[in-house]
Amino acid sequence: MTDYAVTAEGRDAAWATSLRTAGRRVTRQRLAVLAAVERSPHTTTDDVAAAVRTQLTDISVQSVYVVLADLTSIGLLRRIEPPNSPARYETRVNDNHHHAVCTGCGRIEDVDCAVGHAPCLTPSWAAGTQPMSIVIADVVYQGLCADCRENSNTSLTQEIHK
Amino acid sequence: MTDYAVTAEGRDAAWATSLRTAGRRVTRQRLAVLAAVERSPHTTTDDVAAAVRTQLTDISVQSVYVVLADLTSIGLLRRIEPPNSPARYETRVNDNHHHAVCTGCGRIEDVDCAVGHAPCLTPSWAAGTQPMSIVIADVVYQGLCADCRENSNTSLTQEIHK
DNA sequence: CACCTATTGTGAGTAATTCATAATAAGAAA
DNA sequence: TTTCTTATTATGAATTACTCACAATAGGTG
Repeated sequence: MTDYAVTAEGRDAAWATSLRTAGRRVTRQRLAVLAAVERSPHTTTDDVAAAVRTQLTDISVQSVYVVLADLTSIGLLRRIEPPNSPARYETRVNDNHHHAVCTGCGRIEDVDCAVGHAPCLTPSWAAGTQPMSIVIADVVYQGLCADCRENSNTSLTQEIHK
Repeated sequence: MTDYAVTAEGRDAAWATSLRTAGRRVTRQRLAVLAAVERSPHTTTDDVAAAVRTQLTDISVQSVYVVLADLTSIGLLRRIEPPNSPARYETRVNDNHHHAVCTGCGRIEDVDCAVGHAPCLTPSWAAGTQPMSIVIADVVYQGLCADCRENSNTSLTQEIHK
């Protein structure tokens, strides 16, 4: 709860507390996955597995899938699904930020909510539809980053990132 | 261009014109796919294939994939990728509308842009990041529709739709 | 009508993810 | 500290969503 998680040990302790609060056991795998996602945000499952294997050499990709899904379900991770990309994860949760994806190179950057909290959660409904009670508003911006814009100017037209 | 597409023949003629304008041949498969998506918006590839097969009994799912991708690339269809769901398609293009997904039943509804056109395309960038030139802003709202809200009140806690 | 080539059909292949079940280990209890 | 219970992880197979290569077909131009 308090923000004493400046050292690696402090982060681990904070995560352990969060895990126990959510009724989860504290395992090396979970802590390693959390640390890997914290180190490099917007990483894919494969990237996380590779990073975790530097510490826990035998962890399987399937276990990473299970851990990522579980940590997401208890709110310690946030899962994003960019277009034309496998799912990605980040430790920055509960702050209503969004993402920009470069259609040239696939780079993903965080974007704060452009219009504040409220408008994002109050869509205008078409006539005749039953309003839903909105919990999340995910905004995915797509465009060209500075590097790719420069490259496309000098050479060819932009390609869709795969 | 003009909006004379009120009858099935009129729609077909309008689509044929759009296809030719995009340098594409007019085929029964393409028209059938467009008609299927028009009839039921937000359908998956499998649903489209099933609908098309009522007319063109021998069309393969792979061909539907190819046709959907191609029609999307020339702007006749819009592809959306809701969380925890295969890609879906709709004929409503070029109007900057967004989508709301019910986490209970998976239902998808159209939502007009809450804050007008401009703010959606002007995210606020974090300090130190190179701004991208934004082309698209896709907003996906998640929440509970009226039906699911009622069910979750009377019985159990909400489940994630799969 | 014939030809050229875009489009479709067919089958195999791949990436991302899930499932079933056995082995392991976290944490409570003794 | 040790034991016990069961959540968690490991392993391997299976599934879903989608793509690719290439042969067959059919628009549409001349």
